[in-house]
Amino acid sequence: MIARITLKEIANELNVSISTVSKSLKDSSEISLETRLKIKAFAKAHNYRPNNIALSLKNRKTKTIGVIIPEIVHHFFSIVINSIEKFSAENGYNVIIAVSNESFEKEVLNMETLANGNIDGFIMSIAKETLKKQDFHHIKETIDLGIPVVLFDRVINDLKCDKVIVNDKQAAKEATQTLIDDNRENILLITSEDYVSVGNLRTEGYLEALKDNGIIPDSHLIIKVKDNTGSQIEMNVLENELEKTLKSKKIDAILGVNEIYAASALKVLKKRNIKIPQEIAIISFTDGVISRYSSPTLSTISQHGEIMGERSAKLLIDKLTGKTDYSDFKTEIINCSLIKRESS
Amino acid sequence: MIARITLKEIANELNVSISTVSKSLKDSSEISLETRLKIKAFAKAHNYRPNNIALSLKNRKTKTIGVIIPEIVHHFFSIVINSIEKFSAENGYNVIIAVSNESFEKEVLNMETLANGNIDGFIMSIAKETLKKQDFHHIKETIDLGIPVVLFDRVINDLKCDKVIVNDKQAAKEATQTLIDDNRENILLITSEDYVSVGNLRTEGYLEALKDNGIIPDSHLIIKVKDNTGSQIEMNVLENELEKTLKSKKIDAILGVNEIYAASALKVLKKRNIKIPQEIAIISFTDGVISRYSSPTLSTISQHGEIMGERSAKLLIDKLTGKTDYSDFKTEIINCSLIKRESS
DNA sequence: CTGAAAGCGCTAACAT
DNA sequence: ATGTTAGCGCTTTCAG
Repeated sequence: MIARITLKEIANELNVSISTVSKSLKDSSEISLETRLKIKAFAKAHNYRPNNIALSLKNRKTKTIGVIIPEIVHHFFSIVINSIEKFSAENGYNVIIAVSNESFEKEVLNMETLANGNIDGFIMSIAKETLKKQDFHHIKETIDLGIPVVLFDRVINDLKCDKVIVNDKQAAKEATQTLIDDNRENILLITSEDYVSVGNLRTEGYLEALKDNGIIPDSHLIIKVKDNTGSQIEMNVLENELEKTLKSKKIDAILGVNEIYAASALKVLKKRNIKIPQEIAIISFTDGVISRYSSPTLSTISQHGEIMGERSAKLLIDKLTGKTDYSDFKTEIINCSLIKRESS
Repeated sequence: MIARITLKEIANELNVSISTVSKSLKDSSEISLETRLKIKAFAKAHNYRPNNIALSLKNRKTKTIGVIIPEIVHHFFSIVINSIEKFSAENGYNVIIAVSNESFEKEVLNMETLANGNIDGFIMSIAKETLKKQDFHHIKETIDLGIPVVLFDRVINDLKCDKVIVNDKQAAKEATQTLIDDNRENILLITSEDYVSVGNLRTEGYLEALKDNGIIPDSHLIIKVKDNTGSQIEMNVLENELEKTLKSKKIDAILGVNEIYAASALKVLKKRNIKIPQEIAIISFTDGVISRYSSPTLSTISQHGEIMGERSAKLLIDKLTGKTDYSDFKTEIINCSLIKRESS
């Protein structure tokens, strides 16, 4: 084991001062070319690397970004992380990932530990439990500490920070309209519970489209899935409810607020030998991997996770590097796009 | 914006020395109860938090783990990361994620930047390009620096570090045997190029099972997919090749070394109206989300990513916390299990 | 041209 | 019981 060499050691070996070494390695013209070359050669030979921690302490910045997300085993979030990591790496930033697992407590804990010097700024998507509780003190405190925060996808309006969202409402409205244009008026919506902002917005879009077309919404045609992160149990509940609805109601289309809901619905429809899309069409949010390999393949609304990740990272890094002012808050809206496949 | 208070500031405010503050906050009996209480109260009131960076510099450890993986938008890897993150968090470690994107150069770069003080140890799965090049100098150098490394899934035998792998060969053998026991003797193998160790081992297992049953392997029944991370293009190539093979050869089973290959095969079979599993059975490695939602659902071999992640993290943290010796290298083997679904 | 010294925030051995 | 000092590795101002 060969420990990394330090400036001090180089200085001792070459009988110069630490500051001479430091300056030489930075090619400062203060130092004679001769010594500079000698020192640089020595440093290279001994594979000198500056210690990032010492630099961080000195510069009061770590060049790392904290990302707090509800889940990692999730197509959309993993795409966003990937894209954040990519953009950050290109700009010399590392990425620390912390998972809240949809828990308020873990989210707070993650934020507090990382805020103690580990990171220069946060990119996050808020946990469901936090949305339910409506307690955002940890985020506010972080911002007050002068640590910039960028929120994406699951966002709170009155927080003083940058935000990157998707035009959920509009996209849901358009998807619903597409179904209506296809002469489908009995559209079942499978959505999440009310406190999830995106689910809510999508529901609003759905309702608005119905209204615009003079269709009276039927509360029996809205299934709200109690969501604890797509566990098997809730999917069964969803399937049962769907079965019931299929028996009691005429349905000719389904709009799902995420891929798992749509895939579960697909399963039920196939079991009952319902023809898709002839009898029932399906469109779902979240353009994940299931949609591409299910049969029929599912039409989806892509939230463009790569763009979200990149925009979020850019907003944050622009702040960290002083390109934009700390008190300037932008909200970027990304347009979803409907990807037509076999199910509609 | 309220900057975080430091020991020095507390000391100044209360007219004591920095070390008195430091000791008080650690409840050292060296300090009188009275001052201790006073200082703790003041610190609490001002929401004092120790600066992790300063601690890292002092202690020469960062309490963070570097994870370098080939891809993040990948069911298996995201499960492993999730599990690493969970175990690490429970043990007071943060996790920095870096993605090699299967590139040698990026892997080296990631490793070198993180090795300069950012992390206490690495958990990694080697990029395909690195495996192809057989150049592991970066890993060796990291180990020589005294930074422990744990390799998982894609592993190199002669590296002096801990490893966590799966019994790929045995699992492939057993899966093949299952198919043979079901009276299927014309088994098509869809695998990756030779340099990917896991693909290789799985191929070996397949061949061994054939041999054990006196079946002569047919090179036309082995498709090697040129792999650049499941891009659309290669999947088309695979599909074309599969079509050709289906025309020229009798096939009654398919073994895929990963889910994407199997799902692509499934697509082709369905297009040709081949009954699954009656005419052709399918088993694939990687128990991902596609398998559970495809129709028919796919029988898979689970590599137990959660266990892999947890074991890897445990091996590393045990080393970092001195529970195991730095020169003790373990290789843990996790048993795959066959998950029977509709396709076999 | 080179070096000494202070300081980033904290700890701990060693005075007092 | 409290304080002084040195030091973790580095940068930078100021002196020489």
